[in-house]
Amino acid sequence: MRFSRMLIPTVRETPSEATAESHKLMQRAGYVRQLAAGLYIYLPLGWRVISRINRILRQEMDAIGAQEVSMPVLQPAEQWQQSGRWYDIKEEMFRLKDRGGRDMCLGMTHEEMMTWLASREIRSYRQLPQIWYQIQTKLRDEPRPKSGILRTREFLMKDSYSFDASVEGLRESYKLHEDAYHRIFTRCGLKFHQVESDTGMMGGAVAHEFMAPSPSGEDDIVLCAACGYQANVEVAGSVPSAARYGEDAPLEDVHTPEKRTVEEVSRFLKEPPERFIKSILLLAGEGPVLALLRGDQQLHEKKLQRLIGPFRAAGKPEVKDVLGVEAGFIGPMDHEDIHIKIIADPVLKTGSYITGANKPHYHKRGVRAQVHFQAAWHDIHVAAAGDGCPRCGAPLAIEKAIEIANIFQLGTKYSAALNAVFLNESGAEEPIIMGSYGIGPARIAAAAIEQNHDRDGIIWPEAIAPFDVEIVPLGAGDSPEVESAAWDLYRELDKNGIEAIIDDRDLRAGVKLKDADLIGIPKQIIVGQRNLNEGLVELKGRRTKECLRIRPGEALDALRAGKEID
RNA sequence: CGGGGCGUAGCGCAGUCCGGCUAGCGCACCUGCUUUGGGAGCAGGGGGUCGGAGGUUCGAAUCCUCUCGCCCCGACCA
Repeated sequence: MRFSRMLIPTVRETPSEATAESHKLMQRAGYVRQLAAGLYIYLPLGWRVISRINRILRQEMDAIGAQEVSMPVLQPAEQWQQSGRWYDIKEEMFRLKDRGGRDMCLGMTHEEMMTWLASREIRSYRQLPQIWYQIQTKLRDEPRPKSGILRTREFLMKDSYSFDASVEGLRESYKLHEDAYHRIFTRCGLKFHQVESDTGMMGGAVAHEFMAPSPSGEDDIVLCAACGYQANVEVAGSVPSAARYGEDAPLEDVHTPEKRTVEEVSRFLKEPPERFIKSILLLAGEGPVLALLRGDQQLHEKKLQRLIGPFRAAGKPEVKDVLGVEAGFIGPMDHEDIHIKIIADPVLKTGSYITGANKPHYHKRGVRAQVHFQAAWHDIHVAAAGDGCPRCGAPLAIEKAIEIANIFQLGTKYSAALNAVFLNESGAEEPIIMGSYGIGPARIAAAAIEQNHDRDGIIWPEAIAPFDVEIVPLGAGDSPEVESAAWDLYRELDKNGIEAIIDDRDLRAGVKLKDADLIGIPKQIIVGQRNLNEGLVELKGRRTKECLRIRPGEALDALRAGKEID
C-alpha cells in the first residue's frame, strides 16, 4: 500500500477533547474521527486494525465449532416484550416505530433474536449443541459516551450464543469460550485477567469478564497474587483488616458539636476512621433500612441491592422523619421500637466503636455489636486494596481495567420466555440451556494502545497492527537508487505475504520518521542513501528503536526472525 | 438526571471579566526560491455567519435571555 494514496490524516497537536491515551493517539495518528458524541468513523488504518482483530475472532470462534450468522440490527419489539427486557431496559434502548406504527428497536444485543431463531429451528436434543455468532453493530443510547472508542453509542461486537441440552453441556460450551477467549487476547498481544463478574441485565448464574488492565479503564478489579482469586469489585468479596481496638472501652457519650461525617468526627476526636461505625439510612421497597459499615469502608450498593432490592439514600428530612434524629448523629442503637431493618458488615462483629448517639451533637464511644445493637450480617462493603482475599486471606490488589469481553451462563431465562424448547431422549420437552459471550473489537484495539504506546505514538502488537511493516524511503525524490531499492523490497515482501505500507510521500525524513513512530507499525525498514552506499538498509523495531543494518535480500528472513529488535 | 468546563479558520489557542478602528497568533493549506536521516528557512497568499436565535446599545466575539453541541466528574451502564 502506498502511504500517499491512503487517507492517513496525522496531526501534530492532540485534539483538546481527548483524555484517554488511546483516544488521543488514534485521533493523532489518523485512525478515527469523531462524528458526534459516541459515534466514530474508522479511517482506513483504524478499520484495518478492526478487520485484523475480527479475523482472529473468526478463526478462534470457528475453531470451537461456532458458526457465523448475520442478524438484523432493526428488530421488532415482540421478542423483547416476550423476554421482558422491552420493559426492563429504559432509555438505553433506541426505539422507533415503522410506518405501520409497529414498535421496533435497534439491537443492543441479540439474545432475543438468537433465541427466537433457536425456537423456530431446534426440535431435538440431536441438534444440540449449537454455537452461533455474529460480528455486528450494536446500538445503545449510552447516558454518557466517553473515552473515545471505549464507550460509544454504536459499536461493533462479536457475540456468540450457545445452545445446549443440559447444564453439563452449557459448562462445556462455556469452557470452550473461556479457552478461545484466552487464545484470542493472547494473540492480540493484550495483558488481561479473567474475573468473576456481575450478571447484570443479562440474568443468569455464572459470569466472567475479561479485563485489560489500563488506567483508562472504567472498572476496578480485585486480584489476589497468592491464590489467583480475581473478581470485579462489583462482586468481589474481601476480608477487611481485623478490628484493632479493644472491646472493653466503657459506653459513654461524647460531645461532637456540628461534627457529622465520619471524616469530621474522626478529625475532631483524633481517632482513625476504622474506629467508627458508619450508619447509612436507605429507603427500599420494603421500608427503611439502616446499613452499618466500618468508617473506612464504602457501601457496596450492588451487594446491598441483592439483599433488599432497589433502594435510594434517604434525604436529610427523611432521616429525621424515620429515626427522629438529625442526619449525622444517627447510630445503630435503640431502634427496637420502630420497624427498621439493620444490615451490618461482618467486620463490625468484633471490636468497639464510636458511632452516632441518636441525639444531636453527640456520638457514643464503646459501642459493640451483639451487646448494644443487633443486626443481620452481610458483606456489604466495597473491597479495598490491602483487604484480605476471601479465599486465602492474602492481601488483595486493586487495578483499573477495560472490560474487553464478558461471558454468561444464561440458563433458560430467554429460552423459557421465548419458548425455545427441544425434545430430550425420553421425548419430554425442555427449554434449551443457553450461554452468551461478547467481545468488543474496538475495546481490544483501544486496550492494545493503552498498554502499548510511548511518547512518540502507538506500538501495535504484531497480530493486530494495520500493516506488518512500514518501508520508509528517505530522499527518494532525489535518489532513484533509494526509490528503486525501496520498491524492490516492497514487492519482495508483498510476494511473500507480508503486508507492507511504503511511505512514498515527497516529504522530509523527519516528518516520515515521526509519522512512522506515531502510526506504530511494529517494524520499519528505513531505506536511505547513506546505508545504501554500503548496500544496506535499516530494520528497526518500533518498541525498542533498535536498528539492524542488513542487506535488502536479508530483509525477509530478518523480519521473520526479528527478535533482536523487539 | 445532578455538578463543572468549553464552543472564535481544518487543528491548537489568545481576545470575553472592563463593549469601540479592518478579529489575531501558531500549526496545517496554496505559490515561488532555497533546503533534504528525526515534524526545514525565507517571501508572498487563501481561508471566519466568533455554535445558533432573540434582546440591550450609536456600536456586541465581548453584556442579558433562550437554545444547540462537545468534554469532564458523579449517577447509570451486557
